[in-house]
Amino acid sequence: MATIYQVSELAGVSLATVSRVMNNNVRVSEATRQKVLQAMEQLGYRPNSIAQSLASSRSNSIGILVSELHGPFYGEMLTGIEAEFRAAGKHVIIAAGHSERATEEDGIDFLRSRNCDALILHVEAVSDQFLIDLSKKEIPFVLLNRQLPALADRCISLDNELGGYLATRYLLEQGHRHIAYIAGPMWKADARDRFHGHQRALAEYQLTADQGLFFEGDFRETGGSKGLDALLASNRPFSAIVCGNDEMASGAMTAARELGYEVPADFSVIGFDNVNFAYYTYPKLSTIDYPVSAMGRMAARWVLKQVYQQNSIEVQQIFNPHLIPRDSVAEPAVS
Amino acid sequence: MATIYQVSELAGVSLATVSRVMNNNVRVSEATRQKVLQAMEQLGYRPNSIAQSLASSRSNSIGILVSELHGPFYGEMLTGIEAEFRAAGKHVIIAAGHSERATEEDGIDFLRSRNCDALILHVEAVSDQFLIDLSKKEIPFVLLNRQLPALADRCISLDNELGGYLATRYLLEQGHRHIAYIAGPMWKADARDRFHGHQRALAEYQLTADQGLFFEGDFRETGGSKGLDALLASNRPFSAIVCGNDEMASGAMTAARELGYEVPADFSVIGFDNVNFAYYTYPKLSTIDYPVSAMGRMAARWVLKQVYQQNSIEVQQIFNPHLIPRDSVAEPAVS
DNA sequence: TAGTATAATGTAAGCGCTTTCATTTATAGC
DNA sequence: GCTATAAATGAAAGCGCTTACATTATACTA
Repeated sequence: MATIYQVSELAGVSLATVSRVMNNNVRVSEATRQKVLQAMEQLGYRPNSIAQSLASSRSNSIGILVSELHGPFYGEMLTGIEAEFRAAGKHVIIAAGHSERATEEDGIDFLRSRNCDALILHVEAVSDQFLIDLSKKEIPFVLLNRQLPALADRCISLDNELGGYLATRYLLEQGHRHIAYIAGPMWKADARDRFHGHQRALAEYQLTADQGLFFEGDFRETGGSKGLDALLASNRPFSAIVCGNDEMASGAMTAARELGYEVPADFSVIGFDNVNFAYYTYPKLSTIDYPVSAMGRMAARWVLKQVYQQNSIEVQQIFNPHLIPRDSVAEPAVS
Repeated sequence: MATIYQVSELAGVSLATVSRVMNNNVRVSEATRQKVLQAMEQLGYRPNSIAQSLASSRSNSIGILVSELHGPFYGEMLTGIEAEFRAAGKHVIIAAGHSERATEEDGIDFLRSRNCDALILHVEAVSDQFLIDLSKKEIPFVLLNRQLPALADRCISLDNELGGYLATRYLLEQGHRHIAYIAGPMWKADARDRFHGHQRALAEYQLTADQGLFFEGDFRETGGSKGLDALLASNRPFSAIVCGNDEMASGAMTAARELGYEVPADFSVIGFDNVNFAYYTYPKLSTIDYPVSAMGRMAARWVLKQVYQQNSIEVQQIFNPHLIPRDSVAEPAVS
């Protein structure tokens, strides 16, 4: 592999000059620039990014910590992030946190030790205090899907409360009055916020959430099926179920079908996230869209702006969910 | 940030000794090791991985190029890869190739410029010759899901032909004799291999593929729905459809339902890949399992073995698919 | 006890760049 | 044609580590 030194020799200039044409901001006369470029070409020279990083103390790499690498949600997120950085010539180092405190802290540590210029964090289990402490260290980071007042300027998140509100209001508008709720793990802020939105919508109709029609699931398919069982076992009437996410909605629908119920004829179901498979379920799942890819992109742009000084970039921090009506919600049967 | 120099000073030893305790293979007396460890602790020292890389010409990073970062398939793959490397203290740099030649070549270039120690490539559009040329360069790489005789020792792939065979044999065993086929893009080797397996199974029953019941799709949902339309338009009777992958199978099933057909009552459908959403379709999709996560892991282990000399690791290069019977295949209606 | 093998540690030369500062060369003003 | 100023280039000191080689301390042998 050719080094900068060989290029400089061949071009008959100094190392510094070669370096300058590489980082083409400094002024070099057009003639020498051409000489150097040609020498590079001739040698098939590729700069050694490690050496560049060491000398410039810029690694041009950004650490991404997400809960999982698979699953419909994170894939979209990563796609958005990668596309944005790739275009900017930065690269992305990825680690998984698996929604566990230790693993998440470990992942952050791992990424830090990799000399990332910045971090994009989608963490769920780590404490607020940990993040506040981290913010005092030298490494910049942005938080995805987490609202933290003390770090408001580095949060990019969805208005989950609004999403929860929209889902339930839609059901109410369709005429539903007995609405069950299968929540995500209530220790997660997004699960709580969605539920609060639900309550607000109910309140507008002078209703309150029925404790007997509430089930705390796990954001996974089994949570949905267990939730449905619990709801049915409660013996309280309901004509619709709001689910904390699409996975649980799918689980609930599958369980319902296996028990002989028809969605939406017997009861409506609405999900949250609009992950790709929501379209493949039967019936197609009505849900709340979570613009996760756009949010990933935005996190990347935050980094570009704050860390790499690309000041012209505009950053949007709060995103709004919106309703995607499909086939799993209908008006309640007149009973 | 503390440097190795400060550690050495505090511990009262030389740089070399500190470096030795970090790479704890060389012999250092237990006493000094403790002194150094303590100094590190006290200073909160973290080695600068960039400097380590430059000095050792090992970046401890592995470049991964996949077609997409989202989608059920790649997510699983990445999960397997990341888990394996993370445990080994290596990190993963990810890029997307989008199944286009230029983007794939570009991605490889990008990863190479990042000084990866090795590459894991899931490329579809790049030519065999390109890969053969690449293999002559200094950077080691392993190919996922691609069979290339000239580079056989660096291919980790699924026996797609066998998968295609299993799918069709299953249908035949159920009694189907008029079997349609919705293929992936036939320029892709896996799509072709699966179809060849299909033909082999048919041959065992003294049948041949009916050209009128063949449709070349795009491995995406729309390919499946278009395929179904085309099959129906051909006016040839069929009682089952083999689909090149699950996405197309889902598309075909959705289209069928919208046209008033029932799966599997009117005809059976079988997919390929066993992606996560195959479980969420209605009816649940019978399919061929593609152990993609395990294969991702194996690619990582190949690298660990070949590049990082972890010789005790065993590597399996060919994986076998197997049948996952669910609800979308039944015996043909007696007509 | 000297002599030798071996273990422990130190010295210093890089790895391939960036960047500050000094120097040389070109441009302009009079 | 000479000086003042700006533009282009070069010299060299790191960036924070690893590692070959040299040196010193320790253990063992006869």
